[in-house]
Amino acid sequence: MHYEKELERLNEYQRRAVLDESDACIVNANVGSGKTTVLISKTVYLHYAKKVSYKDMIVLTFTNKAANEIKERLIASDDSMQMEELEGFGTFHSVALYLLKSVLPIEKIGYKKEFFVIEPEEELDIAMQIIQEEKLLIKYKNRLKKRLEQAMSIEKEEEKISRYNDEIFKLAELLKNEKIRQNKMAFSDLLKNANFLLDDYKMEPKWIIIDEVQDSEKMQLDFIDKLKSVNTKLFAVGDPNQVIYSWRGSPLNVVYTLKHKYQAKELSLPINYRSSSSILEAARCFQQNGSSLIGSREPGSKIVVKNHYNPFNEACYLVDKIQEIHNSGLPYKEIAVFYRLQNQSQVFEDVFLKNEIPYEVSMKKTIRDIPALNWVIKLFRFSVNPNDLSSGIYVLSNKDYGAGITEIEAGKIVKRQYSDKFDMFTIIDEFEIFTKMNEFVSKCSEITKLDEIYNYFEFDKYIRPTSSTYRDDKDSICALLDIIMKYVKKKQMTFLNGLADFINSAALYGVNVLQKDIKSDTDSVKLMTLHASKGLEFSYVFITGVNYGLIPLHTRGMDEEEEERRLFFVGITRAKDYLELSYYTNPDTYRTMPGESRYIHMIPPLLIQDDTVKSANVNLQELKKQIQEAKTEEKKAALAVAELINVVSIKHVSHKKYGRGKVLKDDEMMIEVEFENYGVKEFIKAFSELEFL
DNA sequence: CGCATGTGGATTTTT
DNA sequence: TCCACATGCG
Repeated sequence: MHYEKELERLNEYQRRAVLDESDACIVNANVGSGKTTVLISKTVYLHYAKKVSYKDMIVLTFTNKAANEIKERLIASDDSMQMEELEGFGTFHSVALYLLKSVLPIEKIGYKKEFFVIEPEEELDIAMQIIQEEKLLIKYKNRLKKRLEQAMSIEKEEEKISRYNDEIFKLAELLKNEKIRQNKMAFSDLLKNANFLLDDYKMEPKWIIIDEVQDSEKMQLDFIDKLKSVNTKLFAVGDPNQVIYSWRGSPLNVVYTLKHKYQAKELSLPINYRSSSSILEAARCFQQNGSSLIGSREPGSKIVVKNHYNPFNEACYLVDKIQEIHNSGLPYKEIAVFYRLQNQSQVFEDVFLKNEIPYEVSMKKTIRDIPALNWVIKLFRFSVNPNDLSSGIYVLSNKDYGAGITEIEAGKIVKRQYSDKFDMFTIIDEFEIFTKMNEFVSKCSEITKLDEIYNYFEFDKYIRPTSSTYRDDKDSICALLDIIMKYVKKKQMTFLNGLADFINSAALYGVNVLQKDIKSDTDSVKLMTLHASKGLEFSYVFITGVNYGLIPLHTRGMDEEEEERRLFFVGITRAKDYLELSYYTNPDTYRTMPGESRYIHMIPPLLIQDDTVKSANVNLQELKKQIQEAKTEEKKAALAVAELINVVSIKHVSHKKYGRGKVLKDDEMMIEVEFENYGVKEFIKAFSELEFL
C-alpha cells in the first residue's frame, strides 16, 4: 500500500499529527489547514503501517456529510474494503445507533432490537397525547419542547420540582415509558441510552478519532469517555476559533477540557492553504487568542468594501458583478454570497431569478418550515382524523390561509360538530373549507390524481395571492401533493391509508424530499447564512449586510459577542481569492442600523481597496449625521416624486389575476395598487408583473 | 370574556 | 429593549 506516498504529501505539522502515538492527542487545527486530510491519513496510516483494523477504530463526526467524505475517501483508496469494516465510522448518533442495534444489550432498558428512530416532532406529538389521555396539568405547552428537554436532563430525584408547580416531571417519566412501549427512540435517546449501557459494557476500541471536536456537547463528551478504555488512544482535531454553535449546547472550552481530562498532547496545524495572504491577515483580526495562522499564498487582491443603498440595490449590483466574474471564465459555483439571517436570502433569490443567474440556497426546509405546507398538512390531519381538534383550529384560524376567524371562534366551530348538530349546518354554509375537510374521508376514495385534490379543496381560494408568496405556495403545495401521490403508490395502499401513513411520518419524510441541499457539483452561485458556510470554500465570497445590528447581531452578553466575531471569522476564511464586504445605508430590516459595522474598521485599512472605503479615522458621529441627512433627503425626494406623480396623473394598471386597478403608492421598492374587485394589494415593484395602461 | 401579570424569546441548526 | 403569548383572577 502506498501510504508512504500519502505521508510525503503532508507538511511537517500534518505528518507529526499523523505519526503521533500519545495516549491522547488534540490537534489545534487552523482554518484550511488540511484537517480532514490529516484525519484520513491518520486512519490509513494506522491501518496499513500499524496494522490496526478499521473495526478497532471509532471515528466520530458531527454531520453525515463529514462522515461520508471520510468513508468515501477510504473506500476509494482500497477496492477490497467492505462497508461493514467501517461501522464504527460515522456521526455520534449513527455510531450510537449501530452500538444499540448490534452490540449493546438494550433489552436491559426495555427496548427491542427493531426500535425506530423518531424525529423531535413525533416525540412532541406523543407527549401531547399523553397530556390529553392522562389529563396532566402542564403549563406553557407552547414551550413544551424546551421544557421537556430541560426536565429530562435533570437526573437527581430531589431536583425534580417544577418551577410552575405543574406535572412536567410526571410527563417526562410517562413519555420515557411510552417511548419504550412503542419501541421508539428520539435523537438524544440514542446517545443517552448508549451512554447508560456502556457503563456495564466495556468496548475496547484501539483508537477513537474525532473530527470538529470543538462542537461537542456534554452527552457527546460522555460518549467519548464511556467508549474509551484504558488502552484506547484518543486523537481529536478541532479549532477553537470556529466555535459558532455554543448556543446549541457545546461548552466553549472543549479543547481545553479534553486536554486536561486526558492529559492530552497538543499539536497544531498552522498553515492555511486556502486563502490569499491579504484575506488571512484580515481574518487574523478576528481570532480569539492570536493563535499563529500562517499563510502559504501570495497577497492576492485587496479586500473590497462596498456601500449600497439597500439590499435590493445590492442584489442588482451583485447580478452585474457576478455576470462579469462569470464572463471572465470562472464557474458560478466558485461564487458565494453570505448573510447573517435566513430571510436576507429572499431579495437575492428574487433578483437572481429575474436576471437568470443560477443559484442555490442552503436552507433546511421541512414541511413545517413552509407555512403553506404546514397549513396543508394540518388540513389533511384534520380531514383524516376529525378528533385532531388542534389541527382543525389551526386550519380555520391561520392568519394567512385560514377563514379569517380567531382561534376561539375556530375552536367553537371545530368542537360544535360534536355537541350541537343543528348549528353545524349554518357553520357548514359559512366555512366551505370546514365542509371540505369533513367530507374528505367519504370523497377521497375517488381521488387518484394530484389536481383532483387541489381542485377539491380549491386551494387557490386560500393561498391568498399576494405577489411574493402566491406562486411559491402553489408550487410547494403541488410538490407536496406529488410526493404524497408517489408515496401512496409506492406503498401500494389505498389513498386514505397512504395519506394517513404519510402524515404520520411527514416530518421525517419531508426532510428528505423537500430539503434543498447545496450540491457542490452544480454550477450555480451559492447563497447561504454564515453558519451554513462552515467547512466550505469559494474563490469569490461576498459577505453582505455588514451593518451594526446584523454583523454582529445585536447581542446581550460578552460570550455571544465573541461568537459573532468567530462567525465573521468563519465567513472571511471561506474566501480563497476575493473577498467583498458590504453594508447598507438604508437597510430594510428594522433592527439594523445604517452604516458599516465596526468589524469593517477592525480590518487594517492597508488591506482594503481604498477607492471604495471610507477612511478608518472617520468621525463616527459625523458619519451617522451624514447618513441621517442622506436618508431624510431621500425620503423628501421620494415624497416629492410621489406627490408629483399623484398630481400629474393617476396611473392605471392591469394584473393577470386581479384585473384593473389604480396606483396608490409607488416608491423605489414597492408599489401599492387598489384593484376594482380585490381591494388594495402591495407588490415588490420588480416582480409585480403589472401592466401600465 | 377582559384585563393584569408573568415569562422568555429575539438570531444561527445538526442528528 | 420590547413584543408575543400564556396564565389566572374577577
